[in-house]
Amino acid sequence: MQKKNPEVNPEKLKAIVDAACYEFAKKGYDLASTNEITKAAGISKGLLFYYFESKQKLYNYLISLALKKLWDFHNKVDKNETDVFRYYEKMAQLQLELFKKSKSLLVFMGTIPKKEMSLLSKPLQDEVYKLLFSIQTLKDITNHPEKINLTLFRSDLDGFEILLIIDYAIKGYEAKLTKCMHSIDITETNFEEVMEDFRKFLQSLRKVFYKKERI
Amino acid sequence: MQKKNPEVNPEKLKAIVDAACYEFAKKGYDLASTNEITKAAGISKGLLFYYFESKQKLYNYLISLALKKLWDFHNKVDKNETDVFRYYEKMAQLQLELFKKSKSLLVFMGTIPKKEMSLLSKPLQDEVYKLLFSIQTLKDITNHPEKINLTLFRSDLDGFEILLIIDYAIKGYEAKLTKCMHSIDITETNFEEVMEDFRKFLQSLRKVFYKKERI
DNA sequence: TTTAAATTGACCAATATGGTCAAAGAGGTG
DNA sequence: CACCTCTTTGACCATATTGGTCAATTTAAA
Repeated sequence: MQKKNPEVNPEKLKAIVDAACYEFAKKGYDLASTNEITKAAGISKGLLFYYFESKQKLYNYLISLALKKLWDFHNKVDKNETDVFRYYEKMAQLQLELFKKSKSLLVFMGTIPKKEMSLLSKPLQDEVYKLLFSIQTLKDITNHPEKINLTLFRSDLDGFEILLIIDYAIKGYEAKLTKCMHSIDITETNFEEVMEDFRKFLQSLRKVFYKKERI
Repeated sequence: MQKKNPEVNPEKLKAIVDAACYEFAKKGYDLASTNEITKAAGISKGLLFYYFESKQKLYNYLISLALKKLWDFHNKVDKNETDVFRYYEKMAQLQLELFKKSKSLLVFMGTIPKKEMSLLSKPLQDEVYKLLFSIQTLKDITNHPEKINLTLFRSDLDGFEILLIIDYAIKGYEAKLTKCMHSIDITETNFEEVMEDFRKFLQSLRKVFYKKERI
């Protein structure tokens, strides 16, 4: 008599979100096909439009979900860490967790700034810009070198110069890793492996750039 | 009475090639629209199919063009340079020249390995794989460290470890640059600027990693 | 003017689009 | 069982786009 099922089936919703993220990321808003989304999600056409009344509403929903995840990430970053390498290690840990929990949304979000910005309402556009800029700033320590303890570096080298090199090196490492993670499927088990490898890389950087006695 | 024009108008051909490269790169083979290509190239639908009898033939033509450019690039690389930084500098010079001359083809080629491989004939697939692998190997000195003179590095550090860091750093620099070059339009004038910036970066790496007396 | 090649765009059948809706399914209550 | 409400389906719609064709026009040298 009264409604007993909770409006939406969370598993089907998840399936739709995942499928939609990949479809939008792959083809952009206009070319993304709701038929393909329903097929990939394993649900019927009708259900998609029962959950989301239009393609645009679905898109907006994905945006709001992604923004939430990214703000969470943003707020978890430890802004007081002064050791470059520990800063990057914590950052990597957060990013991996985010990737593990919300891979599809990350993939989706990665495509927003390039195109499709015009589909969003002006205030939403502003929020996206603000958030992405804010995260990018956090990820790039060369934007706030004063927060980093440069006295730990070998005294025969220029601290800021080293900071730049470290930042580029880590970006390069990240780029390689990202490429790898998109091709190979990441299982639960090899997440810790990835972190361990990264820690080794950081250790190697430490050995090269920190004062000898710090090792 | 007899044919006087050389079959195809080279400017229109160029326009088609450029437009097709971007369209295929953006949407992949299936979703790429010949209508969009002709519109972007500023020619009529009929002409496209007068030059290339089908979408597939056009695609194959782009592949063969791209392969040619990349083999040229591959063959120009100086495989005997033993100074890491000079190696990377020469490499960057070649890449910039290639980018300047064949930007659209590069963008197109960058999308091939991810998808669409199945559209190519088996031997063509093999060639693409071989070429891309070969170029990737050339671009990554950590694959052939024996070609590099490690004695130039500071003697208190492990040569191969430094090589890895340098390679990552340069990849990071490249990633940033690539992102920048896709958003901003590159004019003839700022090409030399880009090279000059990169040289400064290499100089900074030299200062950090080479023996003091080498500066 | 003639002639042959280059170029156009209206046109085609076929397919795919976002979205609808009547009907079937599911599962709790009496 | 019947009854009810909510969830789910997929055939169906008008519309737009697809790759490709071709008769007609433009171009320009002979």
